[in-house]
Amino acid sequence: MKKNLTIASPSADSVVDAAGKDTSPSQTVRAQLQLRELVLSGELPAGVRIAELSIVERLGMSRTPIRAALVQLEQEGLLVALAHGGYAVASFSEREIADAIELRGCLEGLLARLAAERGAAPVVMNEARAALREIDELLRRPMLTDETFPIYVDANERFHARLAEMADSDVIARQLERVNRLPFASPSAFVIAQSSSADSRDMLVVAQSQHWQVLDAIDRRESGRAEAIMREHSRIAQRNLRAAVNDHHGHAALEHPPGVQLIRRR
Amino acid sequence: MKKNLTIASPSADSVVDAAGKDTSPSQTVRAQLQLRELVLSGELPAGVRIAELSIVERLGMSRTPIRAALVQLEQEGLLVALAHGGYAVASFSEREIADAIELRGCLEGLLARLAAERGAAPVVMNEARAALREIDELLRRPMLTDETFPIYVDANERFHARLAEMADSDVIARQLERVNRLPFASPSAFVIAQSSSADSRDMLVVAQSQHWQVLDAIDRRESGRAEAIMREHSRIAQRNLRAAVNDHHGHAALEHPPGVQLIRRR
DNA sequence: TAGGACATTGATGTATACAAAATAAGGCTG
DNA sequence: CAGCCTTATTTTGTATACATCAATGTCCTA
Repeated sequence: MKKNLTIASPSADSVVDAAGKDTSPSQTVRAQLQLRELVLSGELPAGVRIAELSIVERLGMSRTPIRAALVQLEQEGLLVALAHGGYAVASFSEREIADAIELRGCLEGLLARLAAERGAAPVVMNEARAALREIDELLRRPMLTDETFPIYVDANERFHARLAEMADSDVIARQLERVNRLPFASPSAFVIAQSSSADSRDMLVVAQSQHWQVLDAIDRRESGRAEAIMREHSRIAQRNLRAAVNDHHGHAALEHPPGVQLIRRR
Repeated sequence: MKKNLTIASPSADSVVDAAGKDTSPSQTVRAQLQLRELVLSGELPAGVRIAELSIVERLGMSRTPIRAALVQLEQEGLLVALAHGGYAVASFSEREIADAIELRGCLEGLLARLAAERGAAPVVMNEARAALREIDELLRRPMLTDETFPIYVDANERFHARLAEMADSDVIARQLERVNRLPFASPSAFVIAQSSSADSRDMLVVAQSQHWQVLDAIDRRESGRAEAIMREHSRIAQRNLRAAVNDHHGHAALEHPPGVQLIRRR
């Protein structure tokens, strides 16, 4: 019987963190990341049972870490537990996605309000401003290209992450993270879908205005205003959702954001 | 080597559901419930590592279902993952609990608003009204006793559960459930702590008024009002939290709601 | 005596063997 | 020929053995 099966699978999994040292994630973490990728990329069809063994041979590890990953993804809402054991990929109606976005707006609004009431740490505020200045820079050009778009997405996510820090509330920030892990609910989910759209830049300009305004509101301790802005901010995503779904249903071969096939068409 | 260790532990675990048939939950489910109980009852000290083997011998099952339960409770926020593997019982500052309550208010407010905007199913509305009439009945008496209090708690939780159904949004309801699982965040968590207080009945009268008002608002499709009421409603819990913490710090032998020892004293 | 290196112990992470249950298939009977 | 019961196979649930990593304690040396 062969031992030492712990040797890493040939696929390049070793991760190098910011400090440069090689932090090789545990099998469980790898399983979680790769399985999530498998779900979002649509390789696993929604609704049908996921055979553990098929994942085992696909990811090249034992059942134990894979089961752990299944449990976690079920908790995240990406999988649904089946009646007599096992899991299936979840699918979402257009309204469920809209609800998830509304939920994010609600939570970000709460965080913005608390930040305004409690006062945000200057360091975090500056990091947020730095992210916004990057976006300002990008928006100076008449249109965003395939190279500049990833930069926008990155800066946008950094801004939203800092905003979540400002209220200094781990409990709420944690919940927001959960919501953001739902497909389509995260801040820049539908930005991608709209990248090719003609007036996509205008949408980003509006969003960016709200970004600056909410920082201003937090600075001035105008908590009600801060909350209202973030709520309204999420409604841009609502608009993009509708546009993306229509595009998706129309011409099939459009550039998809990860996870479109999880949308349950009526 | 002895096989068939699957035989259930002597502790009475078999559950009979509403239909009357004996649904014996899986080891994993049992592990989750019992471990949660162990955490909330304070048998496991907060902050120190939970040795898996100690749980194994306590619950009389193998490591596998226990590890699954640990993963789930970590996701719930009751446990924290330690740096180099393993878990510890989480502890909460008074502010974290306050944040959790605020979060619940926010989510219940969102659900109430959506219910008002979309219209709630008449059946659910009637069930909610039925729960409120039970509370009305209880409040007719000058004071609540040890027998009537559990009835109040039950009716109160039923009302809140129905309210969560009214918006017909699984995504949001699910998130609210998660929050309610946090210690002290659930609707009737601090009602218990205040049961002996002299003006506890008055507090319940106020809460009950808000209960009826939110149903009225949903009925009239006044979504903004519905949301505002539920937000304010959660602030009764905030008040009770402060009172309970003071009581707890004062005389130690007071009647505790489950999980007081998870409050991190400064 | 103090500090460091090594060894030992005990923990978790991982793999796999085993058992039970559910599903699918096949045969039998009405 | 259809429906049901029985059987076989596949799949998940559970237990346990093994490996690896961290922490602690001891011994040796400067």
